[in-house]
Amino acid sequence: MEHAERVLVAAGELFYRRGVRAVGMDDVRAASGVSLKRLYQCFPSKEALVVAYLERRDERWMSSLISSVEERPVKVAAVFEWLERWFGEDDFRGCGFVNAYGELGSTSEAVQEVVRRHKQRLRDYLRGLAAEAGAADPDLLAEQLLVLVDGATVTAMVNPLGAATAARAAGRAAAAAVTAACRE
Amino acid sequence: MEHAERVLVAAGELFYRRGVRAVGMDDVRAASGVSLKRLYQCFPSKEALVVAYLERRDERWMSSLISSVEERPVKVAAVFEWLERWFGEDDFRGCGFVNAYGELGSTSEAVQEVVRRHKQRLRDYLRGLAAEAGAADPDLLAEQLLVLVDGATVTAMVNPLGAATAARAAGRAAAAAVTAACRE
DNA sequence: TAGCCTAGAGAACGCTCGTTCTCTCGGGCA
DNA sequence: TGCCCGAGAGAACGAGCGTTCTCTAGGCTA
Repeated sequence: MEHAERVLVAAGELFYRRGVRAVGMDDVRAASGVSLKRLYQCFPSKEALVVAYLERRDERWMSSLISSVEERPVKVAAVFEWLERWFGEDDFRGCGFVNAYGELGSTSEAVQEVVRRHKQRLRDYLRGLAAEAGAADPDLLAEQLLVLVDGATVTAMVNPLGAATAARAAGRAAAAAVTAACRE
Repeated sequence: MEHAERVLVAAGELFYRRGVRAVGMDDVRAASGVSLKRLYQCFPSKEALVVAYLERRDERWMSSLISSVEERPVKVAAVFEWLERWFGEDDFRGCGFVNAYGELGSTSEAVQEVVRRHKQRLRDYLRGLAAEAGAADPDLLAEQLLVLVDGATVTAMVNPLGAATAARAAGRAAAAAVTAACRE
């Protein structure tokens, strides 16, 4: 495995689990087995590493969602079933992008930008599902689904015991929104 | 004004605007005009100050929401109209609680706890509105409204240009959820 | 075999910041 | 008037951490 890849795997685990600021470059070095010197050759600063981490997470998170949803007949419902499974994972700690935004958004334009891009990609994907479901206004339904996904994730993070409840409530709200969107 | 109150006013502004970690105790001292020694007499640690900030913010935020909603006839809709106005304020920077959770949740139990309490208070209030609206299952509708409020806030934070769109989309999703909840 | 280049380990540096300490000054009381 | 107490200003301290530097060892080439 490439050095950069090893670093990204280790950093992805650490940053998501413990938060970006709580993880030092030396922790990344120890977990990846890549020396500091080489680490800084691959990523010239911690900010660059964080941006790369978020981009990798975007790709993997979206792929997991999409591959899970695309094999189901009722795709909008499948989104929230996937969410519920995600919320139930042991290391679930909320949305890595929202957390990173809260930690670094005030100090790093680059982080802001990559988070925005991720949410836009998710919005675009949901817009496809909305159109497929027959919404009269797919942009509106996509925005509603995005709000429900992000809201359920925040609620699940703050209150892990109610995570499944939040996912199911969001799923039912999504169904109601789809119904309303198709009736227009 | 009491020293503690002066500190809380200054800290509230700074912590919300720039994030908790980006604001040092010396910034709070400078903004409040209260000496460091007295500051530490009022709040024995930065964590204690952060908790007090969040508790004060909870009280004021909920009061603002409630007083605005209670004078309207259709209260659920009023929640999202209030959100849209909030999102449009100059210094809007997302949900102070979610941001604090992202910044400090991994290191401070106390912060986690106060954020959880705030969301529970909001859920309780929304449950009252859900029951009043005639929902067959007010807990479910309350959870859905909570998810919509938090989701719209996150979306508005990440993409300020689309903040009003997010608030209105959430409001329409809420209306659909109310309709569905009353039809059961 | 001798010299050079690279890479890794980890020490070092500089900065930020939470927290505490010290020094000085002013005001109230005997 | 002289003393004591408290309060404020700000220096100081120590820890954490991003980033860079140094030293050493090992392998490759002539």
